[in-house]
Amino acid sequence: MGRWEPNARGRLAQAALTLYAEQGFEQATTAEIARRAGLTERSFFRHFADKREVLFSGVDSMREIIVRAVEEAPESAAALDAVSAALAAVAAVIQENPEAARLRDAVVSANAELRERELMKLAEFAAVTAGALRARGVPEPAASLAAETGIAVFKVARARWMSEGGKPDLPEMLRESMTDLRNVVADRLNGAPAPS
Amino acid sequence: MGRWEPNARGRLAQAALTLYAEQGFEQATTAEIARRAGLTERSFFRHFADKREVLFSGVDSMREIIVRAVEEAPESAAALDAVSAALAAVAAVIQENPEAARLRDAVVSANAELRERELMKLAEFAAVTAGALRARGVPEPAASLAAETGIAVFKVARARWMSEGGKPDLPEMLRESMTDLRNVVADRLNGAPAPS
DNA sequence: GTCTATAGTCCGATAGAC
DNA sequence: GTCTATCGGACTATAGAC
Repeated sequence: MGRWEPNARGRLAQAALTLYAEQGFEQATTAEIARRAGLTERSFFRHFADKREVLFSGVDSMREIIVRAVEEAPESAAALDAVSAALAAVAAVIQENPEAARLRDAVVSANAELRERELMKLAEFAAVTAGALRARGVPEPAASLAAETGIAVFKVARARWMSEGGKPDLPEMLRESMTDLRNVVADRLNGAPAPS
Repeated sequence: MGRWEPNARGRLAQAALTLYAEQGFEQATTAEIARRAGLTERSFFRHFADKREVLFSGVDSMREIIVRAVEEAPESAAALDAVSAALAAVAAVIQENPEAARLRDAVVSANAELRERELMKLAEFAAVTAGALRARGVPEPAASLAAETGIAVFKVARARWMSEGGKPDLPEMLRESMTDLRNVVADRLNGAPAPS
């Protein structure tokens, strides 16, 4: 048994989410978050680079999930199909705890600085995905275009999932949105079937 | 003649870009920017909400350009073609001063906070574009998907434009990247022509 | 663990433009 | 008088330095 309560990082993340939800991101102070987690303010910044990052600590584990999904996609899969597999893997993780996703989304959506950080994380996902595609032999600029397009679909699908109350679930919403995207790019606006 | 030198905003923006380029974004202080512009630090924050925003003041005029381009696209144009028109209009403005774009890009690329802000601006462009598409009668989620896809293409095209030294020019690079995107989505990875 | 620099806010005062 | 842009100073919280 150590001198400290275990999982300081997790306690900080939980305290921060709660306080941001209760008081708003700007009103909540790092000192109060640390206090609620039984730590000093200094310790907060040892675990998280800044006040925003504490809401995105779970996000980092997504990188490996993305890379693995792209790697494990069938060799015959086209670039965008490998991207779809990565999105599906991420969506499955989020779908495991829809309540948490909803609370976190409400907090992030309410604050511009947090929305900025979220966009940064998504951009990093795109970079990771593009790298994994290149490792599969997808050339540039196709790799980056497929990856960025995947993020575009993810953003739209998640927004729909949130605004429509969680039904259908996120993996399904992603599949639908990817189909919608293919139709939009093929100039079939309202989801008409592809010509045979 | 007023009590003050005219164009305080422009002087602040110029001083900030210069100082950020010379010293790096973090090293430069708002007090020094203001001093160089012949103003006080307090006045800096009257013109710009924060230290980052001063680099993005020119960006706001792009909104109108985007909306007008989408409005003026032929009625027969598909959603993604209207988006292409908007991207072309923005690219034309940027291409007017490639040196400024390059300097600004170097400063922004060198700093994570500035990259975040840039992503936020691009996300706002996507929202504006989606709104203009809905005004044309494009339904959701097609409008948002087309708009976000346009941003994806823009990001990739601009990165290529920068990394390849400005040739071909940005409008041309955007056209190429949009074609590449269509091929990626149609699973024609290496730019093979569309089947007749 | 303490100290400090800097970003960013709040309130009030001032001075010209209209 | 009203509006707007400036300045001055005090203040807090973040974040980094020591």
